[in-house]
Amino acid sequence: MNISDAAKHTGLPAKTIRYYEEIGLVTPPRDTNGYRVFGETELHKLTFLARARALGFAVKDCRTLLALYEDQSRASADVKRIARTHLNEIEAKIADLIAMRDTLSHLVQACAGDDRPDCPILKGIETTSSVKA
Amino acid sequence: MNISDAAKHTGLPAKTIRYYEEIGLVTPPRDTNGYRVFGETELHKLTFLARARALGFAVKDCRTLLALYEDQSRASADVKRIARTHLNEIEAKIADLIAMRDTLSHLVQACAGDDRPDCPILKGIETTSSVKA
DNA sequence: GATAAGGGTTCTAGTTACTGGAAGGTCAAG
DNA sequence: CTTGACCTTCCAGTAACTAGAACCCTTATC
Repeated sequence: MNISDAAKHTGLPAKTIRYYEEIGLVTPPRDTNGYRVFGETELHKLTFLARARALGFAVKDCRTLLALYEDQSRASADVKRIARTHLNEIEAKIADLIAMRDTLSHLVQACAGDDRPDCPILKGIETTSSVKA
Repeated sequence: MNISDAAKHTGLPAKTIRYYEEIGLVTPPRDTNGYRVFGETELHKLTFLARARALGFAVKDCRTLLALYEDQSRASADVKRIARTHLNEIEAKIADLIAMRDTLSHLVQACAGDDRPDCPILKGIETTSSVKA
């Protein structure tokens, strides 16, 4: 299977797959013509990567998770620790974004949005005290 | 006022202030010794920038907002449009993150997290269908 | 006057995770 | 034999800083 088919199967752009090879996440063998050849193993890895990334894991974490995924003697605690840490980061981001959204939606609602210069949004930005932790 | 005092007043790191000058967001004059001098105007701009950034606006948007902020003949509609677009992006990000959180928290809960290799998280990543839009 | 601490300055390079584009080799069809 | 769709590599750019090196300025102290 060539790279564009692997892309179709995994949902990852071909560029991204090449990039993943470059940083050592996958290592597809090459055909005599130099083309990358993707078999079951590499496809599984790529799919795993695509899904882990979709869950928001950093590439660095994906590398670790992939190693654990392939390590039959892993401890599930190792996986769980990474996942929980990531989960906490997600929660924190959500909280940040919700604070932003609340502040901003109030400002937007207060703004007439016409051709006059008076603007509660700009005034709000001037005076908003810390939104972020 | 020198840069470190400006940093204290605005909450921005000095490095960031220099960066903002480099990209033309502020233009503090220089003292005879070459030091940047921050007066009222630049301080206001920096504070405005810090708060707009804290609300999650991209630097590009901050540039526009700052121009509108300084333009006494602006139309509030212009500001509102930018803010609403940004608000939509925030909402979308929140939705994405919540989907991730939900999936991930289920997986984490299902994982024993002990020294055995059996791991619902890895299994989940293997089989999770699209989390992201 | 020498020196040391604590400012300030510039410049380069690194970060994250790709993405776009150019230049050029390969392959199957007509 | 040419055309078009693949594939390859390599270089540069993105966002918004951040780290660090090398060096200048100021002030205080000895």
